[in-house]
Amino acid sequence: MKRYYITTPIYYVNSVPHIGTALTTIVADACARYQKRRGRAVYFLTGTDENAPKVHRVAQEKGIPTQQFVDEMAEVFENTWRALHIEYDVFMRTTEERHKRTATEVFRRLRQQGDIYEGRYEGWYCVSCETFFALNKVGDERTCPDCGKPLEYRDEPCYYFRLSTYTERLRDHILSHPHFIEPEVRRNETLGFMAEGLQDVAVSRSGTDWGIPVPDDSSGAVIYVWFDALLNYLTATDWLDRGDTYLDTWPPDLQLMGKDILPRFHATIWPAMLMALGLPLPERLYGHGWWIVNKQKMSKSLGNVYAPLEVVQTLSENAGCEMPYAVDAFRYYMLREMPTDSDAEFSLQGFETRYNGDLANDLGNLVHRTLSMLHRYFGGRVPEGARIDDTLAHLFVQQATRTAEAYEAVDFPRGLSEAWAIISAVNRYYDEQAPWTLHKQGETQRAGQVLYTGLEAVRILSVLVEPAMPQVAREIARLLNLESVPDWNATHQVGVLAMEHPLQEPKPIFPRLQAKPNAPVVQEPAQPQPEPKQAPSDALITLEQFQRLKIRVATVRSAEPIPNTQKLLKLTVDLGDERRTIVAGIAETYSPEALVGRQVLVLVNLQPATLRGVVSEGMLLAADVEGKAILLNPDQSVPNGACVR
RNA sequence: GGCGGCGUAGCUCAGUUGGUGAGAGCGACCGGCUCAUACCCGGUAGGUCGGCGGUUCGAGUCCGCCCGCCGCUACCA
Repeated sequence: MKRYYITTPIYYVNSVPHIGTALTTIVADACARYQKRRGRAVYFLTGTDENAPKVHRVAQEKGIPTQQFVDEMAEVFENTWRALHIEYDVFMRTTEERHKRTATEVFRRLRQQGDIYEGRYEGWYCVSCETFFALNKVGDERTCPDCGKPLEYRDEPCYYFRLSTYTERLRDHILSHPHFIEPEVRRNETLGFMAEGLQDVAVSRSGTDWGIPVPDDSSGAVIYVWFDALLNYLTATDWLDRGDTYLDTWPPDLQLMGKDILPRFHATIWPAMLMALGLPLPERLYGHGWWIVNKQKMSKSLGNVYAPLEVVQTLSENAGCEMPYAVDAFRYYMLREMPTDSDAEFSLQGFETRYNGDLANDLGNLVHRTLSMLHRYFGGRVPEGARIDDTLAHLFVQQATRTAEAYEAVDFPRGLSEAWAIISAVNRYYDEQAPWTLHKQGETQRAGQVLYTGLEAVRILSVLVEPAMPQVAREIARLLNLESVPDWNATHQVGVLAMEHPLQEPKPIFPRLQAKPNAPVVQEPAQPQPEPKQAPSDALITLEQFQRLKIRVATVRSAEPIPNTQKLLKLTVDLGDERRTIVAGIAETYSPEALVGRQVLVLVNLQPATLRGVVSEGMLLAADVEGKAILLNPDQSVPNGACVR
């Protein structure tokens, strides 16, 4: 039988785990645990991405041998995940020999069959992002449009992966497999991204000796880190060495990740690579949203990055909650508020609210009050002759089913709230039946039935809660004197716990946080300074600002349309002391012939932009009349190069 | 500019294929209970469902336009 194969991305080792990476990993773990409880064999992969040149640089800056650095960082990740009760089967490190062999072999095969070809790359490159950028994106500061760091100019031979040829097949696959990319927003986004065809991607890098060498290449190039990283999913199945038996694991049933790496990488390059290899594609790719803090992205520079274990530690201390349960509380919060379609707000206050409300008051208190009464009234044993209430039993089974459906759909916010419906139903039931009054009035039989019904709810809850809170589930099972948390089948049955079955003495699992409402016990980090708003476009500017614009008169010497464009003309203009090429979007108003010899006004100190492959070294001034550009020119003929002021 | 999405009670958000008087949680207020971790249960919030117009017997739910915000993308100049 095929194993249920679930993956997280491998994480960059140049930063420590934060609540974003924790989210992906916890969601994956919850999915894995759910599948296990359903009785499936599960293979759960996570790991670290260690071959990036950036990693090498960071290590050098720290003065540590790179291998030692990645070893240490990988350990930090493993320790963090273990502390968060992540039960992975494989921790893949891309510096492992078997991974290097896989990546090398794939590269070689694709090159042999022509899916990888030799070309050349010339342009700006961000080492930090491992990405090339077109000239018109980089600005005159030559900084990375994504991370803002300085770019390097590269001009080098380079291998390309023929991604473009897979556009159609990929689109067909996405269209015919509605659940291939989830949630739907991401699917639409990917289709939009692909709409005008995919570009071949550079899959090698030069100028570094850290990484997996390109096979059969003497230039010293290494395989592009994303190309290698994606293949870790394949390495983990031992595809290279196992003949066809790797199919007991391959393809992945669920690949989880943040929304940022879905459209460009996992939903395009990755499946195209697999198509090229003739391998089955993953069943589902799921890209969740991001945590935002105070309405802003988490970032080191804003200082609003949370470390999961610190958050847990603080809660544990403030609430007096034992660490394993504080960890589970954190997992619960991550999953209950998990961003699915869009981003969601993370806050310590939100965490505390969930902790007190959902965990201490609802779940914890229900377990505690149920067991307390059973101890007080029935000597800590399942009451003799107790029968479960049919109405409630029906509800339990129904909610368990709904919870399962939501978990299956990676919708933990919904799944957990379906489970919590059981808790509020039992609290209401206790209120109506008042077993304490029944007991007082000597109606022992009735009281026993009511509490038995509640106890069965607790038993079922231990199962429903286990994917999110494994240690809490174990503790509940222990209180019920069960050897382990039951599997999911136990949620379809009621009346399972036998008469006279002994129960443990309860102790609150989640001690209530004692604090004034709205006054978080945990100190929020200092509010990051809001980004200065850009001045509105109608604000007044100074003369000095205006004088920074260098506008000069020029004569058009030549003009030709740029093929396959509607509006663009390529012009050569004469500024007296120099000639420049300018791309202008005026073809709808002017024919090339009408322009030659004409004088125009040119903004000459605008940063160059590449439009349709042509570098434009300035901008023509024109009046905008209902979208049509009407050129401006001097009142009388003036020398070329004359300045406008 | 194009594509996609969002804008629903103080806050965070649910609201399948259009149809009983528009919902949940949190917070607030009032009441009840006392087994329980000052917990739980019930009630109260009179919200132009971003704005305008349209289709319809009937629209947060469909169509058009507009405003605001976000993401992606582009032949923005």
